[in-house]
Amino acid sequence: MPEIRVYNTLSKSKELFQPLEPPKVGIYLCGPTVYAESHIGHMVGPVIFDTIKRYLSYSGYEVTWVVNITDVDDKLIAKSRERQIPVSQIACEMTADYLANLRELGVNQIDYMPRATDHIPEIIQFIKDLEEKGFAYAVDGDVFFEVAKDPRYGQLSNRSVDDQQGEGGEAAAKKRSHGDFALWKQAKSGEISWSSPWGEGRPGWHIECSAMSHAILGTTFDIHGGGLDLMFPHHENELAQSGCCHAAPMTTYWMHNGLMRAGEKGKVGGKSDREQSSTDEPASGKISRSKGDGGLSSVIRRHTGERIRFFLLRTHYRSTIVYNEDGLLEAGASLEGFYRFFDRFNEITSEIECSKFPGQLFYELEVSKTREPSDLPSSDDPLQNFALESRGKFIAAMDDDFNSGAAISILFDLLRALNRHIDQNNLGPGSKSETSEVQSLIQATRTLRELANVLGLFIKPNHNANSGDEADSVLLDDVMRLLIDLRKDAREKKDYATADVIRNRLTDLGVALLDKKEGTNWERSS
RNA sequence: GGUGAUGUGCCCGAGUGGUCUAAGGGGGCUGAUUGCAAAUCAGCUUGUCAGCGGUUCGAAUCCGCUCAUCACCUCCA
Repeated sequence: MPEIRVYNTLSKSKELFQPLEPPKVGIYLCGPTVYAESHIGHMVGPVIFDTIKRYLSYSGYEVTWVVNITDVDDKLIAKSRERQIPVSQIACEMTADYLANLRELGVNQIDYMPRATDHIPEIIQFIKDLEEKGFAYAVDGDVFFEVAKDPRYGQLSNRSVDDQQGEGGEAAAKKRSHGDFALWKQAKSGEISWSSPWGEGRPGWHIECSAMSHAILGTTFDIHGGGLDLMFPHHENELAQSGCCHAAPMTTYWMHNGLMRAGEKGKVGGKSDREQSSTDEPASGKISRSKGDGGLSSVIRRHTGERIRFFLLRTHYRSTIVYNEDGLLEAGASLEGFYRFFDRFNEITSEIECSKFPGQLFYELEVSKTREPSDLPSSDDPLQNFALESRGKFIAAMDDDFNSGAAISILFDLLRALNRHIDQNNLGPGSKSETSEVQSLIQATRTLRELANVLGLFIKPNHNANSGDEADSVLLDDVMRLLIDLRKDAREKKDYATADVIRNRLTDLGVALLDKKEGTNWERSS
């Protein structure tokens, strides 16, 4: 098995990744509370762990990845009052929004998405076990976890029990200690509730994850992930509950992704409340729905899911990512180079003179699904050697705590080598596919696609996602060919005035023309 | 107040003891190419790694202090 190192928040160090039962790997990621539309910050964890699962699978592991949905809690109840509709309806709507966003960003590796309300019996059983073992106590209708009974409480977030501040409100009076937290909450009248040994009520937030991860992944599983903001109290509490209940560690590796922050020009969605100073104070700080952020789907429409995914993966997962429009535009600019190459590649390898679907052939390339080298050509072909070397560097970067940023830089190196190869060998639509230069190009491009796919990039053509349906895009392409032909005639007659009018007007419309020796192509430029 | 994170060139950002006279991207500039552009390729642009002190044969990388920014300690991916 390959040597992969992961940073464990519990030990605060990188450790060799050793699954409990190789090749099986269980991953649990804390998902959203579905009371409002997701914002871009919610996508960090899913994109990272989607990539981690892809990489672990690529490395030969059989990964089971669970992301939970919290579909009952205080905020949902409040929202349901406000909108005068049932909690379940809000949860349903917002889950659909979340899933749509995941799909756009290419997050499709999740195996189970359990909902808290589907696991009430397991949750109740879990609380009963804790109560029987003396770690929990009931106080008329509420059940609390008694922090003092767990001597190791605070190990994850490194806080002593004295540092804990409890929730205020009426619950505080019932607790034995201010650090104790609710496992079961008594229902107030009219609230959504389930019957339990302690009366009508609903589960506390932390116990849901303990119960569901246990139900699906077992007592101890390999990786537990989530945002850094969940480390305390959520994960600390999960750790305590599960550890105390089963007398075994909940998970081997705790992985936390960095949080996203809105930068100076960050317009994440209207900043609604407080301190909207009259001066044009730049909106910055943590992105959160309580500040009115959300509406990720509009960001996706503006930028495409792939661009957002790339933007997230460019930075190491444990770093803070500063989100702003400029960053996304920059990510888009760097992706363009790849997309243009795909078109170039297509022209060379395509038998058809002018393909209506640029880049298509790239997306049809068969690639290796495992990191085990299928064949080691060790040829004297410099491009092949470069590709092989890049592959090695890419794997080394990902082995080192999933360093996707460094891995992406390898992709750029490969891209440049491929373009250089085309330039130097004068490859174009006329090139014979049997020639060693073209075969070499195809082989090395296959490596590029293989590595990008591990990151969940360039899997299917979606960079033109904002174009219309297929019939329209065929028509558009035909019309563009017409204009390109007209301009070509003008240029051949050295009527540059006409040629430039065509090009400039198209530029104004957001269409760029790409003249090459072999002919002219076009792309959307904004 | 407590806990944790961060500070690398114009910007984003990788790098956690020697291979770092510091990856990659964006921007800008120059050359090749082009009717001119764009695209592509080549090159340049710019840093001794927040500051000070220490450990070490050797530090961006370890330790201490100072400064700054951010987050968590109430719900949050």
